[in-house]
Amino acid sequence: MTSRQRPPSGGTPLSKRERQIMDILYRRGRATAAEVQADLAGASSYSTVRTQLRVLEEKGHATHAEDGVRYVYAPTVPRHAARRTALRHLVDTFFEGSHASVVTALLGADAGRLSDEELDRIERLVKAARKGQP
Amino acid sequence: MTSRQRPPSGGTPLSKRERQIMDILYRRGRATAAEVQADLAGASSYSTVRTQLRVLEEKGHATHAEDGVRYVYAPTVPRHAARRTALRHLVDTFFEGSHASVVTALLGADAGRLSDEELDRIERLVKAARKGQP
DNA sequence: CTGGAGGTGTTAGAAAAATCGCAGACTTGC
DNA sequence: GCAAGTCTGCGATTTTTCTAACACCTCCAG
Repeated sequence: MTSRQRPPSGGTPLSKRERQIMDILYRRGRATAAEVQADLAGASSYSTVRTQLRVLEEKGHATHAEDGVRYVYAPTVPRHAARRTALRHLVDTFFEGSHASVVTALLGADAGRLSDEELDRIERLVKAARKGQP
Repeated sequence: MTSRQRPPSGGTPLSKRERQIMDILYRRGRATAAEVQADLAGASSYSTVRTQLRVLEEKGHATHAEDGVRYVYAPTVPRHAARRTALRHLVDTFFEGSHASVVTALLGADAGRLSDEELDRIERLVKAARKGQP
């Protein structure tokens, strides 16, 4: 029985490198040690990266699947869940809990990046939200 | 001359406790050691918290102003700047760079928290964005 | 003036994190 | 079958972070 495997719910703060690596895993969905190393900013040795991936797995933040010879790592907490947590944290920390402020920042910052299609989608969502809460 | 004062631009990852404390500073705007200690989850001694604030200042992440006898700490990077960086990071890591996806998540998650007023504001922003980029 | 309450600076040891090297196993091409 | 290349496992070392005790300063009440 692997009692080491503890779901990292809330109370397990990651160290800085660990967080960097988890971010990479979330960005890519899944990655090999070599890919993680490539993406990692402050270059570390391959050995180091592998060790840290192993530690992350031990702590329950990541899992590996064997793809032929090599290990492919992926986050244990699914993206949509992690994303929700991260978003909530950001909103609370920097936007005083106001969702609208975040939207403002997103639209204001570089509106150029939003396509008409995306704007349509947002508009539809706003209307839906309004109906849901008259 | 305090050459220790280095602006924490990009290349200075914070340790987990440091990040927790910075989050508190951003959430409150500014705070005394006692306030930080109060907000800190894993209770540490007052002494410890003070030391860490001093370290954060040494690293250039925070500054203190003297309010009478005591020190009041605040982040050096202004909130609006830090917020922008954090937001961009979140968007890139969890939302594949799509601003619209974030808005979707925000509106979808709990639309109930958005007042009509806020929805109006968002709608106006959408329209503005559309005009800016025909 | 004197004592206490509440702040800060400094320093040193414990604990955790990060880094890397080396050995062994397993494919792949010749 | 053999050599080269690649990958994992594990241990040891160095660096950073965390923690808290102790000394000193300043203000205010009595």
